This record gives sequence, structure tokens and C-alpha cells, in this order.
Amino acid sequence: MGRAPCCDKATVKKGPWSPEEDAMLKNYIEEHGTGGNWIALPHKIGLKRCGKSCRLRWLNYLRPNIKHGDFTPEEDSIICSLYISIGSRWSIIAAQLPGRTDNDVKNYWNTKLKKRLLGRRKDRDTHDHRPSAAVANETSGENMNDGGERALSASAMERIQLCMQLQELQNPLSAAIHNPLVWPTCRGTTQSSNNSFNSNNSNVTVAEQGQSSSMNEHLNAQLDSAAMDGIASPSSVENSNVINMEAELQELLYGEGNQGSVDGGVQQEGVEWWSYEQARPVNCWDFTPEPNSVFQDYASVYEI
DNA sequence: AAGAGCCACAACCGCGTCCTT
DNA sequence: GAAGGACGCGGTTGTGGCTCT
Repeated sequence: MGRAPCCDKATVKKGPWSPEEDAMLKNYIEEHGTGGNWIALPHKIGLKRCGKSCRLRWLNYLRPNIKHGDFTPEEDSIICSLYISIGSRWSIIAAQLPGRTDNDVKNYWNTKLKKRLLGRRKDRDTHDHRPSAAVANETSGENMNDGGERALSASAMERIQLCMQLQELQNPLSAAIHNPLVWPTCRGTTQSSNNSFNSNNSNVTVAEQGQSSSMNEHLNAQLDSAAMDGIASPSSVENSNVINMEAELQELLYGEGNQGSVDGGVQQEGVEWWSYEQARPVNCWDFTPEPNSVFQDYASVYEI
């Protein structure tokens, strides 16, 4: 039995919002708040919209202090770093970028950053020294494992690709296949709460989350779990890998020796990347990404 | 000038999780 | 503890605008 629809599809209006609808929704919420019930909200206002649609419109567009367009190089850096670390948890990534919404970040990644990072790979593929099968797997974005019984998620694949790409830059002759950063050690399936990254604070910046951040607890729990799961703390070698990775990411994003313009903008100096040895540049819930944690979530699922 | 193709963004959809009863 | 409803999230789709031919 399927889930009951949240609204009457026949009477609900779909498609782009009109300025009048925007004004109605904005005025009502600013005056009365959401009332804690998005489903009932459109009926109260007299809008022929689904409650979910109202919520999305408010969160992504009408809410105060929303920024649109023109992501800065710093934001690029944060998005890339976090994507490689935690994958497509857009709400978490967006929480690090005040004024940005998860939808914005997601769109920006899919339309710009991903192409900027992975697109460069195509150029390099013509000089690829790796086994053709590995390259084929990469470019197809499909099954990384032998039997092809289970395909990694696109997100996981992209993360692998990014790490491979970065590793290749560091050591082109060493196939990424042997990269300990890329291939986690096999271990038993102990999928605890690793994938339950759900957060009710998705639209709250770290500063707002404060010391009692439940996300911080989530992340710490994750890291603790990873440690208990046999993932060692990063060695100094791995530390240097990550530091190199940050530089490589910059190169991928902005091109070799190009510290200047990005989409017409100006690359500001001092873009702060995460590393194990520097003070944390952005408020990351005291979260320091571990190289191995890049893969921990799906490694446990897919038992790579 | 017009049509095709591409791109970016807004919005929708379905599912997992949380909360209330 | 179970069931139902609402919320929040990530993936996907639709559409308008831009560029190319």
C-alpha cells in the first residue's frame, strides 16, 4: 500500500511561483510564522499549493538572508572539501555556507563544480597509463566491483573519481587502484548509524548550532564509530596526502598556476582548506575529515 | 532569422526519519 | 510498541534562456 498523498494533486497548483503567491506566503510567514505545520499553511493563506511546495519556496527563495549566485572561491573550496569528505549531504554542506540553501549548493555542484573538477579528467584520460578496465569503470560511472552485481551510488563514484584524480596528479604512474586513500580495507559490515546523518539543523549555521550541536555529536559519533570499526587515525603520510589533496583540488578548480579569476571573479588569497595541522578554518562542528572516512559510509554498505 | 542543443535553476517527487497519538 | 502524519533530504525533472549552427 502506497503512502497517502500529502495533498490533493488535482486541486494543487504546480510549476513556477507567481510574485503574488510569493508575497502571500512571505507576508503570512513573517507575520504568523509557519505554525509548525506546512501542510495546513497553504489552506490558511488561501494558496492552492502543496505544503511541501510552500516549505521549499520559503526555504530556498523567500527566507531572509538568502544568497543567490556567485559562489566565492572559499565556498567552492568548502563544498569540494565537504563533498569529498561526506558526499552529497547537501544540507550539511549548505549549513557551512551562510545564506546558501541545499538546493543551491546541489545545483551549483551538479552544474559547475562537478564539471570543473571531473571534466578536466577527460583531458587527462588521453594520457592515461592505468589499466583500461579501470578507466572504463571510471568513465562509465558504473560498477567498480568485479561482478557488477551492485553499483556504487553516483555520489560515491564521483568521490572515488575525485580522489583518483587527485592521487593521479600526485603520482601519475601509480594507478589509483593501489591508493590506500581510495580503496578502503575490507571489513565486515557493521553499518551502525553511519548513514543516518539526518539533521534537523540543516538550515542552521554552525555558529547558530553552538556548543550543543547535535550534528557535532553525530559526527563525533561517526568518527568514533569509524575508529572502533578499525579505521586508524591518519598517519603523517596520510596527513600530507590530504594537504596535497587540498592543493590539488585548487589546481583542479582553478587551473595550474591560476590563482586568479574564477568565473570572472577574483580568487582571494588565503582560501582556507582543511588540514590536520592547521587551525580549523571554517566552523566545521569541530569536524576534521579523515581520509578514510571518505569511503567509510559506502564501504560498510558495499563491503568493498 | 530560426531551429537545435545546451545549460542553469527552480520545483517536484519519493523515501527515510521523526514525532505524536 | 504500532500506526499514521509531517518533515527534511537527495535525486530527478521541467522549463526558460542562452549559444551555436
